[in-house]
Amino acid sequence: MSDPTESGFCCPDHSGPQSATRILSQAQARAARMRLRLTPVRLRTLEILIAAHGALGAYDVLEKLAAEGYGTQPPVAYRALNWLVEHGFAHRIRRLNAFTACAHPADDHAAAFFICDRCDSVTEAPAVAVTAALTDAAQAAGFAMERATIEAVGQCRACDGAGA
Amino acid sequence: MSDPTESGFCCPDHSGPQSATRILSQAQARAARMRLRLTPVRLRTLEILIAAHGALGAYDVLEKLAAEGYGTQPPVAYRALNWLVEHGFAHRIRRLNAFTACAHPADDHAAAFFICDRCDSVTEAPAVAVTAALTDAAQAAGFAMERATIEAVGQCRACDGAGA
DNA sequence: CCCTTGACTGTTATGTTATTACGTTAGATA
DNA sequence: TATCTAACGTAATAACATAACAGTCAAGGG
Ligand SMILES: [Zn+2]
Ligand SMILES: [Zn+2]
Ligand SMILES: [Zn+2]
Ligand SMILES: [Zn+2]
Repeated sequence: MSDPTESGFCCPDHSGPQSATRILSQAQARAARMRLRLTPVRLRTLEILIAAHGALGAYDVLEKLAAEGYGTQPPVAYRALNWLVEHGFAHRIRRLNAFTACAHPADDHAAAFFICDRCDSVTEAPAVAVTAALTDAAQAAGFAMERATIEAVGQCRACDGAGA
Repeated sequence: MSDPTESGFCCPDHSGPQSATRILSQAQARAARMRLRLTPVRLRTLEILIAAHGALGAYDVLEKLAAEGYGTQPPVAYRALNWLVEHGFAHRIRRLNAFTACAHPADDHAAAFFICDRCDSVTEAPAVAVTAALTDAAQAAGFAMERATIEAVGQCRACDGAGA
């Protein structure tokens, strides 16, 4: 009932196979445009993240990769995941020690993440205004900000009110 | 040269023994006011965090506690640290897997953290505006936000321009 | 006064997440 | 073809975190 992979309500951007295809093709277009090598392991890792909906731990990804004949050791997963994050195909969710596919790999963007503490769904949202406010705060503190992690915990639309 | 414990420039709020004392007495006042038991291990842990300036990992704290005759095993440090975080005496810095003393334990507050990637200093800043923007974004997404993690990486005032 | 209760501290053992180091492979370059 | 380099693979280990359980002690009711 509160499993986001079944409800389809976890987030508007990851709501079905149609969307998965869209994300993947945006990602491939981005890779081509930027001359980035989306190799088999990297591509497969990205597909796994997209299919997972919520965030996956590195060892979850590794397990799937290993089952498909890729390497069996942690660096295999961490290298692919870190590469995807560095190049804008995925995001790292620090509160969960996990990774999630970027919902909008077409363009560079500042994102915030909403993490449901009931169903563990993770929703990516544009965070232009939040980042602007944070940039102001940084300047006031004399800090040269480069990038930020913005994660919120609470209840997603599906779980709020439903569970209790 | 870029060691924040020596420069005194890492952040305006943690800039010396005077400030350490202020933070500690604010914390003790808070504990008294809220009837919270700031026991010896907890107090000592807080003092260690305050003295450290930047963020400390749980095992760094544990090492110091153990050297002073407290328990030697991870749960000793994690319990004290988690208690301090839960009750507003410290914050967890997820990007660093570390903990830092709250600079303003007198009042409840939304905070953002600026992490210097040169000297590893961590500065706590008020984040009312940032949190407001994030709350707006959450509402737009139909998400019932409870709390947030806001961490930025970049260069602190002391390191920016200095190093390179 | 004695017993129960619950918060706190401690230990052992284990689980989870992440990196270092190094050898091999395969495509690009000259 | 010889060389170079990014990518991939493995083994080993480091770093971070929790589960489960035992002993201590102060507060409160019989
Ligand atoms: Zn994204
Ligand atoms: Zn939910
Ligand atoms: Zn604080
Ligand atoms: Zn610095």
